[in-house]
Amino acid sequence: MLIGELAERAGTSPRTLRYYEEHGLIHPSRDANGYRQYDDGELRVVHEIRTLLADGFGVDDIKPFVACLRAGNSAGHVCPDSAMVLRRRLAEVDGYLARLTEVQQRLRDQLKEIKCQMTP
DNA sequence: TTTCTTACA
DNA sequence: TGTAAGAA
Repeated sequence: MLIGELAERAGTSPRTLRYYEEHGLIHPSRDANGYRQYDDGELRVVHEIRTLLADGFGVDDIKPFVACLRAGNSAGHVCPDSAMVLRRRLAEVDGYLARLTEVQQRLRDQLKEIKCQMTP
């Protein structure tokens, strides 16, 4: 299929698909006219890329997932390389969450303090 | 009409 | 990532 069809089926834009290609995430073949040609399997790959991107993974972190999927696995996260990236990302998210919790507590304390002053 | 590349207020 | 321009 051509880039337009894949983009539509994957819920993205041709621009985004070309961006993934620039970063080595996908490598479509070319027709005689130079048009990119994608096989049906790329739809799953693109979906994998999109969800990973949405989860905050960087383009480089996504590569092992794509490779895992291309290797014939049912999911991109079942390979060792993917697991490694997964752990790192989880640690990152845990860190963000911890920091957010601190901010949340501080804001609550400050608000509580203000309310006390407003109610003599 | 669709895609391609390149470039950008 | 969007959008624009000029070519195929």
